[in-house]
Amino acid sequence: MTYIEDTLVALADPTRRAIFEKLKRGAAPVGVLAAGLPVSRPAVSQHLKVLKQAGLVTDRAEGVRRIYAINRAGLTAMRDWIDGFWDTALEGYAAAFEDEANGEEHK
Amino acid sequence: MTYIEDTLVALADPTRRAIFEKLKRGAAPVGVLAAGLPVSRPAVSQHLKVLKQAGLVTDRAEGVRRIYAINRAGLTAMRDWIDGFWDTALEGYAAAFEDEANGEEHK
DNA sequence: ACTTACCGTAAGTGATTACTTACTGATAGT
DNA sequence: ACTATCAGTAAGTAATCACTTACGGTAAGT
Repeated sequence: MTYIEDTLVALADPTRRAIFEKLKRGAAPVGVLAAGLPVSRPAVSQHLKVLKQAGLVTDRAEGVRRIYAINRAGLTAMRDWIDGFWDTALEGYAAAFEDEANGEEHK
Repeated sequence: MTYIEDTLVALADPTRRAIFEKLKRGAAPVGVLAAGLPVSRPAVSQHLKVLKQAGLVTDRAEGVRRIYAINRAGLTAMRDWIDGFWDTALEGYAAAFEDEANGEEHK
């Protein structure tokens, strides 16, 4: 299982987002993904590891290359998490007060 | 305008997510949000600043208190960004190759 | 077998950042 | 006016993390 924590952390980094958005065009090996980016190829490998653990990409071996592709699992997990905030009360100030106001002793 | 960068960075932090999820129950002042969290109240203020700049919360003054509430703008921006990945090719390896294979001179 | 191409990992470094305490400001009540 | 409450800001610190170079390991070609 993959947690929303990992997904958000993975996509918060600009370099990882650049890699992820490159995969929009289709699956690609590491070398192709690293080309054009302002970081070294090992850096891309490290980022891909994070993206994989977040459920955002999959990898398959093809000869000596490793082909990475977008994995929808991470995206759906993120979508579901966002949707959980959709039907929340934008107001409801009093309610939050009564529930959370423990912790300060009434002097 | 708020950028996807800020939104993702804001929600990547566990403390900020905890604050944001507390607001699910409804709007609340800083003191109430800070209660129960393992960080100081100034820390919560700093986090709320980041969340606000990311378009995830709004704040309004109410006497000496500052009431924070969820702002759907940041959430919709995030949803739209995710949806942009939805109709991508999971394969299409060759296509990516031909386009991106510039950068290495054919020796 | 040797070489070449491709990729992941190890180790070390610099910069970012989340946190603390101390303070300043503003509002409300007595 | 004085006091108390609530919250944002300043400054300093410790830990995280994205990056580099160096290395090791595997697959394919000659």
